[in-house]
Amino acid sequence: MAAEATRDSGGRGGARARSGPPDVFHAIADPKRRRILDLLLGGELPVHTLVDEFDVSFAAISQHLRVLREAGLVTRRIEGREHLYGARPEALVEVHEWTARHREFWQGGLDRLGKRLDGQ
Amino acid sequence: MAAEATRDSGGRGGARARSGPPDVFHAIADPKRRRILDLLLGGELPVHTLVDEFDVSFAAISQHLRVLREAGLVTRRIEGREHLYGARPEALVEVHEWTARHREFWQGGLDRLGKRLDGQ
DNA sequence: ACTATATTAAATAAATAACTTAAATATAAA
DNA sequence: TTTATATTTAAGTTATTTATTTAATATAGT
Repeated sequence: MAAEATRDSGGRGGARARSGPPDVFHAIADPKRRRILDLLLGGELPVHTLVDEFDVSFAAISQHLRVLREAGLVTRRIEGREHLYGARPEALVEVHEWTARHREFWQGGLDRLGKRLDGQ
Repeated sequence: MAAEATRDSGGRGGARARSGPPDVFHAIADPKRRRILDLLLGGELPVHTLVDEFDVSFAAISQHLRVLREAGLVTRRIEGREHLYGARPEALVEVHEWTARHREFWQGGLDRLGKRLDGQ
């Protein structure tokens, strides 16, 4: 049985639809977003402070913050005309658990990995 | 000083260029690629075995494997006409270290996070 | 009320990502 | 050598992503 896709959905190609469940892995895939999270570990910050850190437009950061918020990685608290964002690292549990499972294979039980005992 | 970007590159829009350094975070952002890594934890596997697990074409899996290989997340060993791929979880150190740093903020020192002591 | 500040939202553009099919490469089997 | 198997690579398609502008919204200050 040729494994060539036999999906009857007609349409071909296109990136998978990303709608619905918040995708934490996707959210932290972008280096700018990771740096935003790093900065927020120090405490809540208004958007304009974050913008100063990245040579991109205000709107661009705002959109990154939206992705992070939809993924549950940041909180927003509106105070006056400032929107204060804060880190919500609990949302990284999913990532942490996944990497932890893989981590077992390079710290300790290297047997199942074959003879790759030398680093790098 | 309006923080609106003042880059002289004229052109507007466009995603950042992704070329050069192997991006582990990007590689594991895709659920299919994560599942491939999960499967490879059990030991080396030929491509056709992986293809059977995902309702997509052979070529699609091959391309995912290329991304994983460029990120250093898998090894390839050609044996006869089969290409055997194996997990290389050491490459996840970068991810593990990043999440570990953030993890400190939801396990233990919650003080700096404000008064968000309740779960969720 | 009027104006400046802070941030989001909508419209648009270009690069990227995830597929597909078809063609290219390499080894095993007849 | 001819044919089938196993994978990669190339080319084409479409949706998503990232970012820019411009417009809309809301609060603060005068």
